[in-house]
Amino acid sequence: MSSDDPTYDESVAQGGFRLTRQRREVYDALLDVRDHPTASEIFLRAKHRMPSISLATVYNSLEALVSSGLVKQVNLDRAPTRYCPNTKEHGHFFCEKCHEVQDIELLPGQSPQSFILPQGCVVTHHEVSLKGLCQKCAQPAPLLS
Amino acid sequence: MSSDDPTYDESVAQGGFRLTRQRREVYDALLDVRDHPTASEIFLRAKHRMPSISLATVYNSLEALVSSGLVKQVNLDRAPTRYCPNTKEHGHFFCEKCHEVQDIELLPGQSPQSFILPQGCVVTHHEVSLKGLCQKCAQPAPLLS
DNA sequence: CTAGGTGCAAAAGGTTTGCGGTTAA
DNA sequence: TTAACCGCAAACCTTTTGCACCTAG
Repeated sequence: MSSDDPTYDESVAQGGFRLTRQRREVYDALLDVRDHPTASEIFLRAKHRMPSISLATVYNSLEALVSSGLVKQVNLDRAPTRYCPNTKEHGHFFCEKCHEVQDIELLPGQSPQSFILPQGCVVTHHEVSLKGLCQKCAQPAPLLS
Repeated sequence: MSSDDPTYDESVAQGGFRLTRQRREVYDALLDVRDHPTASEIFLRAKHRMPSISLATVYNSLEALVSSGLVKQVNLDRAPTRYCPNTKEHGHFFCEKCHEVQDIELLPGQSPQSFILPQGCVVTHHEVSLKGLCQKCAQPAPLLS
């Protein structure tokens, strides 16, 4: 996915909050490598380009980005929250061996509702998380022949 | 659901770990009110019947119950982990207003896979969480006529 | 006898907050 | 000018851990 993918249009960032240097660095770190980093990982990457940035500011910036809708939080169990700049509806796959996190896309035209919802309730968000082994980790040992 | 529902058969508890007084109190607290309590809430309920029990023991007991398969952990965002004695495959619905948590059942014969999985990966667990307003909270103000 | 459980207190670890100083609109 | 933001350090809160004692098998 290229960074000019409309899904990731940075101009959205103008809507509602100040796009400061710190927030840009945090967002750039997130767009740079799409590996669902944690706040600490983002902190290290941003610090590389802007040594004065603080961890608290990274948290604050992430919160601003999340509430502006540019970034989504991804939680699995009690592990540190990870962040994702893919704002399209999607799920996540967690590899239990290498701990890689991948986005998984919805089948076209489908909504992930195979559940019986109690009458009258209103759904505003849903999250689907799968755990297992990713392609690499599920593969048998490489053939040496 | 009655407590003699086979899904909740306590005899399963015999398999693999000691069913001590503390673990029984923790499990009973969980079966008693099916409201997905947190560890602290379970601690308070268990303490009521067994004042000497400690929070650390509640955590230890929950861990034992989880790894024996009798109890499942339920996480949403960074909120404290909640615990659920429903061992059937199901999802969770979180009310954003009253914070009630409800189990949601799968539609019969369906699996919750409307996602495109990367080739070759193996799925061992999946979790579906919905957020929104429950029946009560979604209802308009009560009619007074 | 001894492996596993318990309770206590302290530590860990991610995240949030308070506050004085700074900056962008 | 001033509301919003930054960086720092301390606080918070859930969860885990170390350890001495206890107990079931």
